[in-house]
Amino acid sequence: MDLVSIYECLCDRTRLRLLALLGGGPLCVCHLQEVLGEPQVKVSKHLAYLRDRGLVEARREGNWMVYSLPEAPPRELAANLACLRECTPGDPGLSRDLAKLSKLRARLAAGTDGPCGIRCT
Amino acid sequence: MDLVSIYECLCDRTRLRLLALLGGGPLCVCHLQEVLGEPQVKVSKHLAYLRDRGLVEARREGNWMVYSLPEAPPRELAANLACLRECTPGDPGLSRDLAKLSKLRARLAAGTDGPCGIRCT
DNA sequence: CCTGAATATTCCCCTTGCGGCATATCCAGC
DNA sequence: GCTGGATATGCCGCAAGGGGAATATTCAGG
Repeated sequence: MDLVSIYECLCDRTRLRLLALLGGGPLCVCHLQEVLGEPQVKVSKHLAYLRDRGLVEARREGNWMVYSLPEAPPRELAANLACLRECTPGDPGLSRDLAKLSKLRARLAAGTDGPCGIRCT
Repeated sequence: MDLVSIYECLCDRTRLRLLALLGGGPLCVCHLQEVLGEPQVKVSKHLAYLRDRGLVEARREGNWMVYSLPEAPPRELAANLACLRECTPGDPGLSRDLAKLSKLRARLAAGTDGPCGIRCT
């Protein structure tokens, strides 16, 4: 995988947020959308961008699409994802997203479900 | 320093090559230019881009400008530079540049100097 | 001060990327 | 097979970014 294309994926804030969220495990689009607070088309297009370049994988789960980081990423990608993970706590926006996500997960676990009924984790 | 702006710097091949070369120590523009084999204006503009965003530092050495990675980079930058360093051997273009650079250094050490007379290292 | 070498900057063209609206696709349930 | 919800795609306008040619700046040496 080309280093430049990895960085092209990382150099947009929305995509960075998506990747940081997926670092915690697979998520469906509606959950990503809820945490980001961005319009559906925006989220979907950035996910497509990442998918086309191999930064994320997608599987269909009934009516929903579940996105995740690749199972066996090439070295360069693994290194950069690890680096992003390391940098996430230092970025206010990204860590706020993570906090939002854990609240969402808590609500799901409590049965007070979110936008969709599936368990993404 | 903003993560996105770091990745914006990394997402161009020319800038990636510059940073990989500077990973081995300070270099003047003419040496960078010689190794990259790119026109002067291109090299200079990308260096300015990196300098404006704090990815490299510049000092004047008589008639020449010597560029280097920052002495005390913030955490996020340090992490990403380390990551780039780790990924460099896996990228054919970048490692070819490094090989070219060590040949240049050898020529300089032997006195058969390159485009300029200064010792950048 | 004038010159030449090294480097930076300006201007212009062209391509790419992002955002949004509208529309299409895909699937579960009836 | 129709409907509605979830997601993706096509098209458009716009702003940003890269490349190159020409020009400007800066400095050392005479």
